Amino acid sequence: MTHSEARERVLNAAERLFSQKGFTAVTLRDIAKEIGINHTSLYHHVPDGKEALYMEVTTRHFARHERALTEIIAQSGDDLQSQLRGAAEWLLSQPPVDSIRLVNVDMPVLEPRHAEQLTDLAERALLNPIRSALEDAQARGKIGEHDMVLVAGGILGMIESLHAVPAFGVEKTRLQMAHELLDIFLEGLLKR
Amino acid sequence: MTHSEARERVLNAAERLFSQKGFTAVTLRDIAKEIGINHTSLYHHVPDGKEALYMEVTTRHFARHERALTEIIAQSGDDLQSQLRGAAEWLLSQPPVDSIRLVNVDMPVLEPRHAEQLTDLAERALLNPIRSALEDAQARGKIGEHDMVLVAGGILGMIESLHAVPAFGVEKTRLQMAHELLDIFLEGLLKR
DNA sequence: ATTATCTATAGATCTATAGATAATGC
DNA sequence: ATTATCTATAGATCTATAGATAATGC
Repeated sequence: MTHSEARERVLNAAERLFSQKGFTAVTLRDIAKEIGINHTSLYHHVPDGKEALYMEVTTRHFARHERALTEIIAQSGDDLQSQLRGAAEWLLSQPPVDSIRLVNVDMPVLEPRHAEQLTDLAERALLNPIRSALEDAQARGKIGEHDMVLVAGGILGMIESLHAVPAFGVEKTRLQMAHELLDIFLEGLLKR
Repeated sequence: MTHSEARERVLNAAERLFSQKGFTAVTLRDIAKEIGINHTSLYHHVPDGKEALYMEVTTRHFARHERALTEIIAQSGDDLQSQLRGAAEWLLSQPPVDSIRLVNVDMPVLEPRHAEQLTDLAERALLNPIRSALEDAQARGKIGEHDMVLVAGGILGMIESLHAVPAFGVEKTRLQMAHELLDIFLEGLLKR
């Protein structure tokens, strides 16, 4: 329950692994091995066990996403293309947010209260920043009228899916691919 | 090794569960429970164990996708919008193909040879049919010049991500959402 | 004294095998 | 005889707890 450096190491390893592979696929032993301690020692830092640890670091993880995306969008001026490119660059620099896995694999084994929490967090961290950038662009008359929640979700799904293409050994970087896809999509958004 | 009705029940349950939650998250006990037999009885039908079972049903699963998508696209005439809507309807009627999970969670624990096989299967079953529909539309002059492998991947990622939105309790169906997103994307593809 | 780690252990669950038993097909 | 199931069991691994030991901070 304390706030030590050792505890921070546990949280960082847990956040990295859980965000990469999800709640089910990561064991407490994986986390302990990552930082070179016995797995039973984890309980000193996280007495409430695996699910509590998962919720703590996932909350933190989404909060970081929210902060980063909001800031990146704010700093990109009133230019939707720059905003979305910045968002894509951030998302591709982080572990994938695999919402399909989150909903279909992890949420069913978590306490319902926690599952609901995750839905809220993901919506606030990812969907809302993109959605509000889209709505602002629309208010400025730069794009047509659309269901911006849906559009934001579509953009996120498209960008995140690039995490499944190999990082190397392919002619374009993921970020270049994101730019190409975003440009096509943005072109489509112009029309109303 | 035989080809019986009981074995078919095993394969069907395994295909359903593995495609829904992936290799790691499904246990042999889950599969056995699904069809009401003892988990040890599975080995009579699948002597080579969990990974072999996974490969068998996943191969079958992707083959079904390939057949369905190819046929749907062929039967939709030379109309890209109809073809993509048909593809979306099919993909949303099936368990999600979570390529991020496949690559980041399942492939790392499978034999490398099997991981490669899965990459090939997914490419042939999903990417190729969509890509060739796009290339045909471009050859007909209906859309501009683009990297159609990338575009096909983007469309697939966008559609599949709809599997993370709740099936009920929301004003639009997933298929309606897919139509809206596809229309925006198609509009963007016109320009070259 | 507090903090961080370890060993030892419990009980559940996982994949897998051996071998007995029941049902079915000739 | 073949096919499909079960019981019993092995050995690994998982989450979690109890309690000992070492390191650190006053």
